[in-house]
Amino acid sequence: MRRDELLDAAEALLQDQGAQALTLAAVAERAGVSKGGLLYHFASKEALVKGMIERLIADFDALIEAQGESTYTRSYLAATFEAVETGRLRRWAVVTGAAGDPALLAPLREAMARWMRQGLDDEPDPPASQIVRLACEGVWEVATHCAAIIDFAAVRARLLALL
Amino acid sequence: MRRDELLDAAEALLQDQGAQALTLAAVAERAGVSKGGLLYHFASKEALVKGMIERLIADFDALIEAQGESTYTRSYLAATFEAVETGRLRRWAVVTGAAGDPALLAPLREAMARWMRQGLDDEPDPPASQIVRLACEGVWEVATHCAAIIDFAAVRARLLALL
DNA sequence: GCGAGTTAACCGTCCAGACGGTACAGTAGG
DNA sequence: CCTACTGTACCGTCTGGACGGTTAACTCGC
Repeated sequence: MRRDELLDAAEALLQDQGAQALTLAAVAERAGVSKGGLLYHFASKEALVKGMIERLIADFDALIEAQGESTYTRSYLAATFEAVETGRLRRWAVVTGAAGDPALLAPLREAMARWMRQGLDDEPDPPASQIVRLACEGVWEVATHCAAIIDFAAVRARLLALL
Repeated sequence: MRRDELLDAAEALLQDQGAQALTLAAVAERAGVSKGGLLYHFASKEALVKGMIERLIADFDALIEAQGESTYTRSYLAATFEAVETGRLRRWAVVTGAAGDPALLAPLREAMARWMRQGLDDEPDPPASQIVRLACEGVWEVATHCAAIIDFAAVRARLLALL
């Protein structure tokens, strides 16, 4: 679908040129589309950013689901490392793009609340699970800024040991 | 110093209205200063944002130093919770403000590398320390988006237990 | 099977407004 | 006289968005 290519272009642009490079003209050019064509799919810049956020959340939820681990925390852990190591799901880019208007981040706040709480009380050691999930957030955060710092395999093994 | 008040105003503006509200005119008005007055201290918007980043890093480094715990990780942990719980050091706001131009985030990347690595190998259990530091990042990240999710005291106790 | 009508997908141009930044004259305090 | 501003006027650029085409595929009556 063409819509997804436009979102890809916007993400890529954010990733390597930052938020102020995210203009309708630049996104259109990067996607090989005219500005009018872009506006056909997304009626406004706000709609474009909203689309990025929604896709990010949906994709990550799907990635968690696809892991099929025994607990939500284990799936969340696996999904985080897959997302970070493959470089798909450029959360940092998407989020900074949306940070211009805090209201656009509301869905992400909601999703984050879910990611931190879902199934937590049904797990063997809830506090440990919470620590692991928080560390996953940290991994994502640190990895997007300077990936070289972390030894993914080691951290992952240690986090699994905590559960 | 008036310079700090201008940085405060810029931070506050970012915090509750987002990055696109960070205009020279708006910062000046919030600080009770004319636009000319703002430009007297910061020759350009870029200089303003750079100032915010540098102050954030310096303040957090000072906060870590001030904890005087037995290891860097312990101090880092204590500093993180102090920063998050008191609401001082609005990192999220500062960072999103700077995310317009990725180059401005370079000092932060550098600082983050330091925060994740410094003294790590001298500590009793380096992998555990790394997990704790990553979880601190997660706490900061999650807390700034939706503080209600986390029971700070419980998480903190558990992280200390890991060390 | 063909012309007419419809719709989806897109193009290229234009414009009003916002924003960063400049210039400059003035001024209150020390 | 200097520092630290204030206030106003202004400029050039960029940007979001509106708008009026255009093309191509598809549908449907006849």
